Amino acid sequence: MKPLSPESFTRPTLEVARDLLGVLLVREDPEAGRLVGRIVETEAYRADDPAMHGWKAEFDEGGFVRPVGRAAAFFGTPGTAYVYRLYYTSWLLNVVTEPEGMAGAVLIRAVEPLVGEAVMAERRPAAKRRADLTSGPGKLCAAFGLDGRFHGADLTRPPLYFATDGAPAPPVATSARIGLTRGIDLPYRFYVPGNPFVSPGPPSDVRVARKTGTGRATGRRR
DNA sequence: TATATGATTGCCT
DNA sequence: GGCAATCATATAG
Repeated sequence: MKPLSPESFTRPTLEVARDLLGVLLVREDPEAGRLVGRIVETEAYRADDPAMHGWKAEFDEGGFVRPVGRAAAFFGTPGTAYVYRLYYTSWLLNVVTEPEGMAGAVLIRAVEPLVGEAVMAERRPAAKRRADLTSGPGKLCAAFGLDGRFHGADLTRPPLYFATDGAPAPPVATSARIGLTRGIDLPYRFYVPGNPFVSPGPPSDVRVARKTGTGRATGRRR
């Protein structure tokens, strides 16, 4: 098992998002021991992206505005963590991408448990099936015990890092992202088709198409 | 300062 | 499939 280098993240966000499929997420937990999951679903977020946090402030007034607030993390060192809380129950884990000074991040949406599954199950009391353990961005953070303390952490070294194990690259499918209300047409979601741990929600363009009856949903799934 | 809302989850019918 | 939970951040006044 080999940790990914910082250079792995100093690349275009879409490439990083796609290449992270099949990669291991490793957590050395002082209390629970080692937890490992294989990444099966990611999403990319970029500077020219209406779904990007703080994008509006960044491009305000027609000139370059210094990034502020939580959005500043997107411009930071590639390979560091951007962790934030959505609503009041869920933490989401992102990796910062692109060279320092450029905005970009990849959201880790789902992993397949490999090591420490008993601990994950303990931390996910609401999970009724095995697939519920880590089949969503908030779920996997709960299973791995991740929260705001990891915001800004270096993800190229313990206690939380990415690693390769020499397994062959999995098949990759793309779709619109899930759950967004802006930027829903961009095909920035990558997943391993058929894997039971891929999160269950429909891509956001399908969701909106059904709601508005435009019939715009095309067969992007699979 | 005040109000609207979201990169979700889980429990309800 | 609908809907509530009730926090941080963004945006308006």
